[in-house]
Amino acid sequence: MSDIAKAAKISRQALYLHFPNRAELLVATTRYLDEIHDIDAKLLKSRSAKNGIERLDAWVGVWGNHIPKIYGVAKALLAMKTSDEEARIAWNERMQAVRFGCAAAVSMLLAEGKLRDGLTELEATDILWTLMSVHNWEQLRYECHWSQSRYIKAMKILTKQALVSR
Amino acid sequence: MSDIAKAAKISRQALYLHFPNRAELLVATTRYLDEIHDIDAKLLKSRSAKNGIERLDAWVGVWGNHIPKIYGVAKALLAMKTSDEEARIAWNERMQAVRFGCAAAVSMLLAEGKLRDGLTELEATDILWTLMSVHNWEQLRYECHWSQSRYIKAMKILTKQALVSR
DNA sequence: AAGTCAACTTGACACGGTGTCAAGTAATGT
DNA sequence: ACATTACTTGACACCGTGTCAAGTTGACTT
Repeated sequence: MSDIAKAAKISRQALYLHFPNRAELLVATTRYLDEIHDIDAKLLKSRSAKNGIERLDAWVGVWGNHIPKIYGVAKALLAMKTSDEEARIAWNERMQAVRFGCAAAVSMLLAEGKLRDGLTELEATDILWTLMSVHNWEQLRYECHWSQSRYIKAMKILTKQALVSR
Repeated sequence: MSDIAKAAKISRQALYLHFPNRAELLVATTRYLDEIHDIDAKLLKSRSAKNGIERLDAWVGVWGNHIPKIYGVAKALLAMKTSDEEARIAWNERMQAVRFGCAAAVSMLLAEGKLRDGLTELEATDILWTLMSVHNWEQLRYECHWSQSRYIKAMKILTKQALVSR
């Protein structure tokens, strides 16, 4: 908090006049970042895909390219969520929104009969959601030193292999 | 630290007579757990698989079933690693050992010419390593409420889809 | 010109957790 | 009788979060 205050050139206490605690500051920051990067507009665009596979690709592209923009705050929130209940709830809410995006893509595949055999709609959503997690992005991007474009490319392939019937 | 001391029925200070700090206590605990559960013997067994696909399956089974046993400590170590350099290094070392197991399975697939087209050995290792991360286990097991056996089953399928050529 | 309000300041403090230090004790072996 | 080892109690420093009180500053009324 004092680092942030310093960067904002106000006192640490003034920060508490704007945000009741660290968790809410971080949550407000993610909301601000969503707004700045116009995530809603991008999601809307992905919804206009003309078939399930295209929609899956679009979703992976939109969310996968949004991760680096929120990563800084996401990391802080993730670190907090083990000890701070409010941070845990805030993070879970955001991740449920992501899950919703995953479910929409899966649902379109199912409607076209293109969901891989033996996968229920829920299971497929769970898998897509897990593959597209911030942690996986982090691991491939930083631990494995992948570039962002390589990550996106690999994820498009990986998710199709996992979900789409042949 | 005081909770652990309480559970061990010694004073908090006595804990510091055995372990210099929290990070080393946790690391020592993972080592102890590895020993107790005889991870080495299980890995050795998986190494006797007669082909790449069987080896991949065996590896996913061994590591995937080991995760729940180390999860408690792993979680604590993961939570620490953002702020504690020693914890970060300790965790990375353990994860490099896991990566080594992944690399071995991939290498056998490559030798048999069964590695999926367009995948380098390194890329395939990165993908397998990421799929088999503790975070993915955690998400499927707790966030998605999957059973352990379902997790193992799905991971065996998922990794084969991702890595093995058809 | 006086008064009010909002946004900020400085400075103090409580609390919880980690790690350190000093002094004392109790059981074991020599 | 003595030393050693493994512990104890109790104190303290440091850091980060969050709280509280009192004072300052500038802008906007009336």
